[in-house]
Amino acid sequence: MAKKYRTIFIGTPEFAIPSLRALIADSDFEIIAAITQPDKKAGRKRILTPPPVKVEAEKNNIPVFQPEKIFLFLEEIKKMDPDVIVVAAYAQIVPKDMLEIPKHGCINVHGSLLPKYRGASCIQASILNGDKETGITIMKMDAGLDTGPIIHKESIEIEEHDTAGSLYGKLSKLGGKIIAPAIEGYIEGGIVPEPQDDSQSSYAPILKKDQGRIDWEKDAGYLEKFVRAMHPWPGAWTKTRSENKLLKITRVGHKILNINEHTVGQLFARNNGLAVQCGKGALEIKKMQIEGRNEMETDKFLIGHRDYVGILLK
RNA sequence: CGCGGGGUAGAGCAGUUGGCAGCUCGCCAGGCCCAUAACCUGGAGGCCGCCGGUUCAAAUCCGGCCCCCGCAA
Repeated sequence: MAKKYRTIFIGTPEFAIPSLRALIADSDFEIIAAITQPDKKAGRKRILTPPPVKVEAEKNNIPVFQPEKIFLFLEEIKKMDPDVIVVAAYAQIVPKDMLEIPKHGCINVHGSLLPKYRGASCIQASILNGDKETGITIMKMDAGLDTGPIIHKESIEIEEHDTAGSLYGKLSKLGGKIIAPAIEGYIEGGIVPEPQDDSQSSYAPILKKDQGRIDWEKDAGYLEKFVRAMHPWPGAWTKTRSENKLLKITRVGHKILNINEHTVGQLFARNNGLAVQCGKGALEIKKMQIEGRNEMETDKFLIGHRDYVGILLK
């Protein structure tokens, strides 16, 4: 019972793990190598940390390669003679020349319903835009960025309390569920990848730290989505005007308060906790984290920080 | 050796010229009130992160260690 497909898995973070596991568990796939980003210094002690895909691959005795630049690694890939390459959240641009190497091409697991939200921040974008659903797209890669023809799509509901973090988990699991059947359906089941409708496409560029900063002039409805979209990274953050302390807003009430009597960016007491005035409407803050402290619920926070009522954020 | 904040009652925080360990919330008991999450009275609850040092005396000063967090990546 020989495995059918010599497969190279390319990916880096936690998101890719369910897909990797699914392929390892599927007897049709022989994972001949895992390619991932080099170890990076991470955490407070700046400890060299291997990416999750490396850890998982080594656990399964799969050879791991961590080229600094994958476009300088194509010869080695060619020598491995893969039948198919699966890419999931690799965090490097895959060069066009690589697409031709495997017999059955390169297959990508993407965290949105393409052609919507091509790009790295697809999950955040779906929340920020207030979508009711999102999903996973399995596609055949082509030269563009997330522009390849679609093999299979599966959607899930975005719930009102979903954050980028919670969706990330759900979508990564969903990817693991559908990746193997999708590839098999493509290679031997006669699925013909369907070109994307470029007129419906949108682009969700990679987020930078600064983009988590809250603009209190925006209306409360937008900021409610913003907080969920930025959680847990880069986090929706702001600063106190007086002490210039970093304040992360980690959870806000889903209901928009029809209150406009305070200065924009001002904290005020509400239901034993705190709320903040936005450009239009106000938001109840459920949880937040001040620099140097643990995240806490605002009613608890207030017990030791009465003086925060009325202060301004910027 | 990357930079910085922090660990004190169940929770959130004050408290360093060393001198009886405090506040707010919660909890328990009682009271007030038509009633209450409001108000009043009383009460329980602490090895002040751990180890050692200095001192008549350490939450506080000195040395070492553990843990949490922000920046940075």
